[in-house]
Amino acid sequence: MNDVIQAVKGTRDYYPEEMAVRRWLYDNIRQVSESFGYQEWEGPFLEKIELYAAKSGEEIVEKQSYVFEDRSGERIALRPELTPTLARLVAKRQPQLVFPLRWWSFGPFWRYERPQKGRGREFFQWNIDLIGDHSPEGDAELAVIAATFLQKIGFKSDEVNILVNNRKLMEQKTEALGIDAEMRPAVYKLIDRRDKLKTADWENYAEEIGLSSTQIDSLMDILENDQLWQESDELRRFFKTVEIFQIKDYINFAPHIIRGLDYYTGTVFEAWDTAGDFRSLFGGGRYDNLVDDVGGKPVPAVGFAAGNLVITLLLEKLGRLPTVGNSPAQVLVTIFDSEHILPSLLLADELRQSGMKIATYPNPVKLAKQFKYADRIGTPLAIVLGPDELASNQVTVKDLRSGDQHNIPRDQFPKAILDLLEGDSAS
RNA sequence: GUGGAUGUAGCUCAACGGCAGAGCGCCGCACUGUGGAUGCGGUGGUUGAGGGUUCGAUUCCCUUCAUCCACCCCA
Repeated sequence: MNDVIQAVKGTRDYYPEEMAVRRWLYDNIRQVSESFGYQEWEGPFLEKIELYAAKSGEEIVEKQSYVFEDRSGERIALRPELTPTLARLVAKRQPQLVFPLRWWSFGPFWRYERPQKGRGREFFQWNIDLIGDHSPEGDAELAVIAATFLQKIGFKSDEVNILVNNRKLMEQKTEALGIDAEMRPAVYKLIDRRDKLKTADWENYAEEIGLSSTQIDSLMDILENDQLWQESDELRRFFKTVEIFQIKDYINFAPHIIRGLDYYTGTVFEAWDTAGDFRSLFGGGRYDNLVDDVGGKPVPAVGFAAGNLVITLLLEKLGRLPTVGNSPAQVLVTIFDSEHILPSLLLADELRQSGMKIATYPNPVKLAKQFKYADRIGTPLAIVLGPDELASNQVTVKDLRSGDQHNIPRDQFPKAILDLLEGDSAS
């Protein structure tokens, strides 16, 4: 075991069981996205470093991206996020695209960080964006999509929560406290930590930033006011819209949600597990300067990104991982002995013509071993085609779940087999 | 980048500084044309790696690597 070469730090191996879960997530993502009229797209995994340098902060690009020089000396990054790529694609064909665009994507991303719970260096992310619309109803659409997805994969509204706020509202409120624009990033960071720090620590932090004690008190009041959204025209329209949807319980106002980085311009939201065991399941919001930095005309947009790792961890903790114990095959055709290999392979191929998933045992070992293999991989049926069967033009079919065994004449194929399989799945 | 915890069989874990073990798994047999149950037998290891202390190290010390957790950061 020592000489097995180790996987790259922070990567995850998807053995068939894990791959089945990822695939299941992808299927749900696709269904939800498409049900709202969104189209799948994909960009390259490699981008020029400038694409990120234009928008993202320097530290992010320098310290948390995989960057390398290609053979021509060009500096290339493994994409750490999708939004700059989205901006690039939109800018490139801006005049001919039909807005609003509804686009979604699911693919791999890389960030050079220290791995820990729910965070790796390679992960998969669902990105979904509504581009070219600036309405609060558009914001609501994205939150509703997110909630629909959470419900679809089995989370209840008391287990996960989409917390919503609005940056313009917070800008107003902090301005009214006499906090000027250049202090705002630090204050937003402070707001973001309201429920991550103990009150005393939070107050100390606030003082360090340079807030007066009256400012701190007022800010704390603001962050405890769950009716604050009433003061925002955008949020009133947002919640009025959300209200009509059946998943409305998943979506709530939360004044401390502000999001890490600067490019959000309006509504922002994050999804959390209510027990607080994990980091956020996803985050997003409105960013009305998309395309700006890559050389196009500004386009309003709203979207979010959801990683696969935290969602999978939470599903696991709640015991909701899908039961994807399906066998790779529905039938194992055994091979009686070295004289009877070809008839078995021929039978298997016949059965495949009717759409069944058929595996054959690769070589004529003892039947007991082949049956054990069938059992281990979970095929419902095993077929034996030996000298007796060939002589009587029959096939022996064993149902591995009931243990029943049938002799089926060849002319009843493949219907008899299909009937057996359907009978099983119905019961 | 900072701090903490943990590395023993394929997996989950034991072993006051004194012969490295158990359960599960795997293989075989009972059952040479039939899996799952049962019984019996067997396979299993450079104790992450390197060094030190000691008569003797899985155990104590140092270094290193890996994993996990927290901080930082979260596009």
